[in-house]
Amino acid sequence: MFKPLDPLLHSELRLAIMSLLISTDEAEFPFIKEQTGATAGNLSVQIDKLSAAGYIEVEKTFKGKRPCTICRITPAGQQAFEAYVEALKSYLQI
Amino acid sequence: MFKPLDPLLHSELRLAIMSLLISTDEAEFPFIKEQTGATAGNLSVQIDKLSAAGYIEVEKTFKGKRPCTICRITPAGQQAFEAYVEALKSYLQI
DNA sequence: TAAATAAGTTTATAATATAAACCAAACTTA
DNA sequence: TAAGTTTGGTTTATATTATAAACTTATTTA
Repeated sequence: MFKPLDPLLHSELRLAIMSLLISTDEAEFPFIKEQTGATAGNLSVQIDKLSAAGYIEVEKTFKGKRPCTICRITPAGQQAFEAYVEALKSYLQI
Repeated sequence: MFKPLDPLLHSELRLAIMSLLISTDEAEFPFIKEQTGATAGNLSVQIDKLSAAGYIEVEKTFKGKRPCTICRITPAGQQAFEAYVEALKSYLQI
């Protein structure tokens, strides 16, 4: 009847992060922060969770002399996102 | 960019309850319990929240001698559900 | 060189979801 | 008819989660 919703994706901020990465496939921390309107702290935590789950990969480099955190979605992340969308449809009849 | 998601609806069980009531427009507690697979306790709590928000109305009657709790969606609930679906679309590009 | 800004991380708190425990009434059956 | 079981829930306790506040480190800029 109702398919279970991946709790990792069923979170407003994490879903927004994944949604961004699905379409841009690479994004820097400040960009994600701006687009989602999240605080840096919250964003940092949620990125860690997605990264720990293998849904995104995080590269920490430098841009000039400043640190620069780049996020990319992984194949596992793409798959999980698509599965989540499918599951959601069982609730929304769309 | 990303529309905020009504936290009352962005919950797996409450969304399932609303989804059922959108299509059946009247359902008894045991039926919702069976369809959602929720425990009675959890269901009771979540029904209370939806009811307190005015998204559903709860009628407590009797069926023969046994208590019978009937739930219906309200116009405010319908509207909130539709708004939630619209907001979700900003995350899912569907 | 002092203050402000950038880019994060860590930690504390508040909110939430969930199950476990509980309750009351009605049925079943020994 | 007394004991146990089932139905239909509610209340409460716990564990998880989300979030912001506080902090760190390095870099600009006045």
